[in-house]
Amino acid sequence: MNLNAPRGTKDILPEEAERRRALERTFAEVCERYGFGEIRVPTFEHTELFVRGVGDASDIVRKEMYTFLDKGDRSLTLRPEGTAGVARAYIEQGMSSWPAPVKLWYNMNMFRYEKMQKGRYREFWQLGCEIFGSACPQADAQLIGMLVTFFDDLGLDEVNLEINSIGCPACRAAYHQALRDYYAPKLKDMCDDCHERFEKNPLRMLDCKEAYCHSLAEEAPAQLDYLCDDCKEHFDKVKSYLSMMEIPYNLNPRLVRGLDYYTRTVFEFVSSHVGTQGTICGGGRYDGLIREIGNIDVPGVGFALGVERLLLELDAQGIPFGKAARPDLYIASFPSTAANALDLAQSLIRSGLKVETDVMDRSLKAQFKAADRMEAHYVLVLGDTEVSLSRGKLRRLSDGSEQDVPLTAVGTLLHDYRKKLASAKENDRQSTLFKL
RNA sequence: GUGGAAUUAGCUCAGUUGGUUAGAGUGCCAGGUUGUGGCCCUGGAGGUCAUGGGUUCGACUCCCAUAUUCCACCCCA
Repeated sequence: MNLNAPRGTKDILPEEAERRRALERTFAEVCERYGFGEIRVPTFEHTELFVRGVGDASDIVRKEMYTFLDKGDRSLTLRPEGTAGVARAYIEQGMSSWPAPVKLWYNMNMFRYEKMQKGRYREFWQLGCEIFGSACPQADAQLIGMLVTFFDDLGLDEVNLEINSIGCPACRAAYHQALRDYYAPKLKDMCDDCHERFEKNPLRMLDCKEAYCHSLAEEAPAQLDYLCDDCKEHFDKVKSYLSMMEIPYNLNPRLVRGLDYYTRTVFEFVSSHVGTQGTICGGGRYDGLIREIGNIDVPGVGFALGVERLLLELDAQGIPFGKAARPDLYIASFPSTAANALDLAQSLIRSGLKVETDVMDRSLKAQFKAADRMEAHYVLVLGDTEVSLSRGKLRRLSDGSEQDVPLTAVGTLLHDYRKKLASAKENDRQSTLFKL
């Protein structure tokens, strides 16, 4: 029997799970501050939704979907991204009649059949946001501002924002024509993929990596020169709002998106640490998506963050994040007092403390080692004497100091110690803020 | 999907041109005070050498297939 997890999937063990939870908590909290509500949609949808929504020209739909027939012969697909499902829910649940704009966030796993690489998995998680109902550039800019806040709250640095506008269907048609005019005479020397791109989506020829094709991109007409007046105005406003919020960005005319639904603003946050899969976050506007899958015109803009890539980036930058709390107390006992230890731990834990105790009849020495390893703040040795006197020595592991206390006072004492540590930490935080 | 590299103890890795019983560090467990952690010392557990075939008197070592991972391309988060 093959005991490996399937290619591209992995087990998430307590240490990483802890980090993920902290990350997700921070994200949820930032979303809340910006007025977003959480949405959860099904793990699989009708295949048709992704074909129409993501686009049948995209690589995701053409070769990366986990599609299967269920027992009722329905073609279903594990979601390869979040926006199509959320848009479907928006339509199905009649959110167009909610007060606009509708602002949603999600935390969902995605599935794509891709060849494995660092930061690229077959099951991976995305944190994302969508704003439905606003065609205004403020919405684009606020989403980006929100990401900057999120990265800031994480303590993350050195991720660069790249933006571009890929226009609307009207100006894109003009641009595609300009690209075809430019490439047509040179096409015979270009690679096979580019021949296909020439027909289906000449935009993609711009980031071909073949030496010759790549060299041609330099001189190719730029999308930005072909934006219609409305798109140009929209993009100019996005840029000016970013400047006003003092959010630095690189204008990248080569930036295109792999999903067909994007229009106008597209952006990425890119890391230099994660390797080739350096895009931590990608997003943009998708004014045509809702019309494509529903029958109403609703503009939208959103982004998706790769959780695994974010974790890699946090590691690379050495940012301590989401470590499990240290136990307030370790109760060491002997076989004759194990039940008393269990009972004391039970009531202290119920009072809100984190308390560990031995459940293996181990030697006192081994129990101390365990307490030390898990970095418990205090150890209480509970032997026959302590039980009969209802008093014990509370030993602080950091300096070995001991104090003799009634067992009934231990809870209060530890709660006080906890408060003291918390306020010291808060003072610390305040003083660093003050320095800045 | 194309090309390349790797896989030996829980983890990080040695392992000679194919030759007895496959090693180290670290981690884990125990002992070194019969009621006290960190340092140190001693001992122990833990490996079907990724899996399945093949070559050979003999394979961790050579060959093939499969699985998984990594790198480049591709793609994207």
